[in-house]
Amino acid sequence: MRKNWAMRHSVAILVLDGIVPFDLGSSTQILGTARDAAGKRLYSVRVCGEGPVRSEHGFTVAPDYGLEELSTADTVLVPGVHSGGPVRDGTLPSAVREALVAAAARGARIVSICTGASVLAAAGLLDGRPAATHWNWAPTISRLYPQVRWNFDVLFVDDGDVLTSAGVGAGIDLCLHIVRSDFGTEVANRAARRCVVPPWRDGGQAQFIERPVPSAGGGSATEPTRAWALDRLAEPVTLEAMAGHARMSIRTFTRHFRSETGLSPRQWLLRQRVAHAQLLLESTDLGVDTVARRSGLGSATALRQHLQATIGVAPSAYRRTFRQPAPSAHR
DNA sequence: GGGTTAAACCGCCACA
DNA sequence: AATGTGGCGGTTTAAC
Repeated sequence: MRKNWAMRHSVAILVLDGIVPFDLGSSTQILGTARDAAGKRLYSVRVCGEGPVRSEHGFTVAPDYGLEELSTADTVLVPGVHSGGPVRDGTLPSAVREALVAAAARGARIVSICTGASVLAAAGLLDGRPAATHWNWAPTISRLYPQVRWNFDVLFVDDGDVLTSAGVGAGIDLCLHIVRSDFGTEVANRAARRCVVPPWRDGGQAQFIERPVPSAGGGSATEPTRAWALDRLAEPVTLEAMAGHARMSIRTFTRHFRSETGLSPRQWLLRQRVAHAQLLLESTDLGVDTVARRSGLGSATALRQHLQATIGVAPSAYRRTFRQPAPSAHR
C-alpha cells in the first residue's frame, strides 16, 4: 500500500519523557536534509509534544508544537523512550494515546524508532502486526505487549502504514528507507551523502535486513563476495561462483550469507538488481530493455514483473515519478 | 495463465 | 562437549 505522498510531506515527531536524544536528532536530520534536485526541502518536520520533557541523558527538550500536530501530519514519528509508562508498565498519557489512535485512524503513516515502538504498542497500534524494536529491551517489551509480532533480528519492519525500527542507529536506516520510498533512490542517496552515512547497509533495500544484534565473532565473511557480485550484476552470477569467490562450499556460503544478510544469495542478488534498475530508470534515459540488461534482469518483461512485485509500479510509471531533470552540480 | 526444468534452498547429519 | 563445515536430497523457486 504505497502511494506517492504530496510534496512537502509533513512529519510530526512526538517527544515524550525519557526521549532518546539520538533518535530525535537523526530523524530530524535525515528528513530535514532530504531535498529534491533543485535543493528544495521535501519534508516539513515539526517536533511536538505535551510540553517540555526530560531526555534520557539529562537535559530538557522543549517542543515548539503541541499534540494537535498529530491531527494533520502525513507521518507521525515516535523516537525511542528509555523511561516512562510505555516501557515500564504499558501505560501512556491518555491525551497522547488518543492523538496517536486518531492519527492512525485517519490514515497517517506511523513510524517508530527503537523503543518508540513501545509507545505505539501501548496505544494498541501494533496489535497483531509485525514490529521491530531495540533488542536489549526485548524481554521487557515482549512481556508488556505479547499481542505484537515482535521481530528482534531486523533493522526495521515496513508493514505498509506502520514502520518500526530497531535501536538507535537503525532509525537512520528506516528514515532513509522512508525517503527512498517517498521520493526515490537519488533523493535518499543525496540525503545520506549530506549526512555522511551509508545510503543503505549491506543487504540493500530489504524490508528485513541483517542482524542489528552485535555479533562478538567480528566481521562478515561474505561481504567481500557481495561487493564482488555488485560489480558484475549485469552478468550471470551463480551461487557456485559466489561460493567459489568466498572460498567456501556452497552449503557453508549459503548458511553464512543468510545469517549475515537475512536473505538467501539469490534473493539478495535479485534485490540488488532491482535496486540498480531503479537507479538507472531515475538517472538515465536508457530504454527499459537496456536497463533490464544492464541490471542483470535479462529482459524488459522480467524487469516489469520484478518492479511490479517489489514496489507495485511499472518501469515507465516509476521513471515518470522519480526521473531527475538534470544532475545537480553541487557537492 | 500454466507447464517444464534447472538452479537454489535448507533441514539433517556425519565429521572435523 | 561445543562449534563450524559441507555433502545429500526432498522441496521450492523462478526463468523460459
